[in-house]
Amino acid sequence: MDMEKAYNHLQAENDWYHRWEENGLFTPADEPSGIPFSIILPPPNVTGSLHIGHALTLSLPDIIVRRKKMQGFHVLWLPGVDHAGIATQMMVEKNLRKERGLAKENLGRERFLQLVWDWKNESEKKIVTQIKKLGLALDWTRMKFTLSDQMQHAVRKVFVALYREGKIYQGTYMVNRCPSCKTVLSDLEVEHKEVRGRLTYIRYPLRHDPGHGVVVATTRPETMLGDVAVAVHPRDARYKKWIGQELVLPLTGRFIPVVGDEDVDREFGTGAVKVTPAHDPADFKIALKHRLDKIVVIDEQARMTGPIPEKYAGLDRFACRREVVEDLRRLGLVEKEEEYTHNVGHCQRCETVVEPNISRQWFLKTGELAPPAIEAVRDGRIVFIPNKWKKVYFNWMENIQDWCISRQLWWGHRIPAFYCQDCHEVVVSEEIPQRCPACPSTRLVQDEDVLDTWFSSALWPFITLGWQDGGRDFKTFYPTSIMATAFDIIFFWVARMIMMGLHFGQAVPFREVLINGLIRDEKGQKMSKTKNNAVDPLDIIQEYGADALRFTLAIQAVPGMDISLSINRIKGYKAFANKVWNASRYVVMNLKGDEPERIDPRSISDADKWVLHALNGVVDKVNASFDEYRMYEAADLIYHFIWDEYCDWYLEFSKNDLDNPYTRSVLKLTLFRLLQLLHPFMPFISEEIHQRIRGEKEFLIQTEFPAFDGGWVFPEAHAAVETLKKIVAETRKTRTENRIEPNKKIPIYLKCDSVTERAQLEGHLKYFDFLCRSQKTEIVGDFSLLPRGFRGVSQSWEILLPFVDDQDRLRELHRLHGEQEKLGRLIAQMEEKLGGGFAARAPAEIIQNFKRNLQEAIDRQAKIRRTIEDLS
RNA sequence: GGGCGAUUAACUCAGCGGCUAGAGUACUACCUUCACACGGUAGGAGUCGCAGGUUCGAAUCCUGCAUCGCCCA
Repeated sequence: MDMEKAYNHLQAENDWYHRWEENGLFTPADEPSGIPFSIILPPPNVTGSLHIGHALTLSLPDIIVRRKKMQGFHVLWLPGVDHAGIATQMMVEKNLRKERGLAKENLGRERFLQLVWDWKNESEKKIVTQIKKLGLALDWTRMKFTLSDQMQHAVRKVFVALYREGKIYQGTYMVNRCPSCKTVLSDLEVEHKEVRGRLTYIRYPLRHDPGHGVVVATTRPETMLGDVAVAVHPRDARYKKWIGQELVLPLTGRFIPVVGDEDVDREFGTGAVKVTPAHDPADFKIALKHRLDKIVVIDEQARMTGPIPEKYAGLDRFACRREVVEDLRRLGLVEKEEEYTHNVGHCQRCETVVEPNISRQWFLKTGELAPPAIEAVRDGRIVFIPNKWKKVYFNWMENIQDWCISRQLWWGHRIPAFYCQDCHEVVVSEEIPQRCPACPSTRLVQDEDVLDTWFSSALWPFITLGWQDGGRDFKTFYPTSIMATAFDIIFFWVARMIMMGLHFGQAVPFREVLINGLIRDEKGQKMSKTKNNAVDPLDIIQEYGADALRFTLAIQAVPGMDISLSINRIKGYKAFANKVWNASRYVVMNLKGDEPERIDPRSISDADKWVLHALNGVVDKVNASFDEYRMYEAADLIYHFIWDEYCDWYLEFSKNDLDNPYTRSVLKLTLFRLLQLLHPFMPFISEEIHQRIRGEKEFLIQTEFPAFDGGWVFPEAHAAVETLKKIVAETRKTRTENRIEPNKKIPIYLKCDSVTERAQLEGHLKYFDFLCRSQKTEIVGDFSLLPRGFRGVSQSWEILLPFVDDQDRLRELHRLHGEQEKLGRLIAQMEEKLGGGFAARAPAEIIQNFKRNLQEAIDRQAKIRRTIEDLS
């Protein structure tokens, strides 16, 4: 069969995926064979398409999964997508406004949701296409969606159960509200960012002594309209005399008290704090303690409202801020203003400044759920990889707050709570109740809100397996083996899954949490659409191939480290794919079809034994790396073995033995093993080559992943070939250094002090001649009778390449003197080290090694000295 | 304010107590040799951020500093 001269990834990557799928390779067998191994895909959001970060988070587990399959595990790798409530709704709303100039309210809930479903279907299609391009071995027959009927049913079941246990409750508290997304957010969805603002110092005059007053400092002057007090530290000498007195709140004329409170920071600002309980969490607490009213002056859209002077009503909060400061200035009540950098909460999705707001919401109590989840990680039932992330996990879990789970959105799991319009009874129920249980009314209205998206995410590992119906997958595959994810959602996702998994699944949801870093651009910048430095994985796949992309990500994915994605490296691994292709091409071109199935050790060459032995070693190391989740190391090992050993040496050796059918068997077998090793990383090219060689008897993923083979241990042959490699390298170097034409065949003379090594080389001169372009090679005991020539020295060996003219002799002398000098320095250095404490205290093995190296240097020096004498 | 991580060749990164510190890309010289120019052979390139310390020995461990990045409050 013919193989093209260069590898074409577009062609090879086009075809295989649906062949794999058609053949059901990714669907676990009905009858389990082997130990179950399961990974649930962290579901991408249906907000659009995958970015390069997904490619990493998804490829790494795929590499693990493919190897596990090859090792005979009963594997499930389950796909799905996430409805991503707030993000998706936002995108559809934006689209609607842009294209039709409409708000979602114009359409109404039903029609708007239909639009979101359309969007979801589009997005899902895109995502699935991308995932298939990446080559993920997912079982599409089990595809899930976080808002499917199955999920909705399960989410209601969980909600009702938690409500009955008293873990879900409704309450009126201060929560974060995004005025732009028009919903409340959990603490986690608020991003604190440093903002350069201004600290305004405002004087509040004393009611009974307007000449005096208290100065407060604030970054949010507009909130003063809702002030109900000024708090000072009770032991603050500046202010304690005024505790209990009243101040006049400027602009409103309201009277507010000065209260003493231990929590006031005397160092901040003036040490006197204005108290706005309806719009600041800290003030809210103070107000509770002192039984102060809460005056709401900012509404849900961040516009001014409530009992305030009419001129401010309806103003946007920031516009009002300017007005208020201006008016206060006019009244002479602004003492000073200064630049001030402070942290301000922003909506993670739309970057609007969030507004603290008191409202009635649904909460999940974490008090009882968190401790078992902490324990599961502490006692090792769940392991973080890398381990350091568990500290981050503990830190958050130990300070966890109740979780606000209701959202004022339309796209999501509608809260299964119903309100009686007549007696105001609250009914929480999986099914829509027909009548009120407390009164005869049938007028029941469902809560308008939906659940936080992460609520359903938390249930993902067990609902996808059919926990709610007592499904078979749940019995077989729960707990899952690994959860792969980026570190930025440890809290959103991993922590909550652990809490819910333990509570409902009765066991940890996964054994290991594989945390990968972020992908940055070449300059180390975080990729983002706004910075316009985001990379589309499809573009990379188109240009370099999914295999090259996967390999690049894998080899760079040192656990826990961010990756700066470098196009140059991708190029390098594309070249690697081509190298693999051409190595295979060589093998294919030379197979005759009569190769024996079984390799007879008595009939193969030392070169064959060498490669089998070396491959065995690499297989062992690759497996060890895999078992510790060091896929980057495994990729590196495979890369170097294929390029630096297999191609550079073995294929060259084999050119001398092609008439031996057993050598051809070794070529075929070793190539097969290499394709197997490569398959998890580069599924497409490995399959393409494999199929061309073997026909469609089997797919690579159905073959058994290589393991150490006790029948392939040939230490003597291995050592002999290593000696050969060493002499070849030294001879080539001598040739190049002395500018001997690369193609010219020349006589080569060798001399060796070691009987063993001499014997090792003597058996392999045909390889030597071939690799060094030798006209004839002689191993002699003495160079003195030979023509003079260029010299090379390698441990116990000396090399002589005869001069053509006297110019050669002089150049060689010059070079030798230089080398002599360098060696002298090295030896002096080493001897000095040996003279110090090193010899006395270092471990014997290290010293022995060191001494051997020193002796080699000394020997080399002696040889060069003799050569110089010879040539002079 | 608390914590985490990074700083190694021109660029992107491995190495994390012990051979003369490695890889990919780029670079230099030579080679279109019958698998591969997405290649071959050989080579150049780094006071391993700075300053101390521990040690026979430090890129590697400790302390401090600097710069960059992230998380939490």
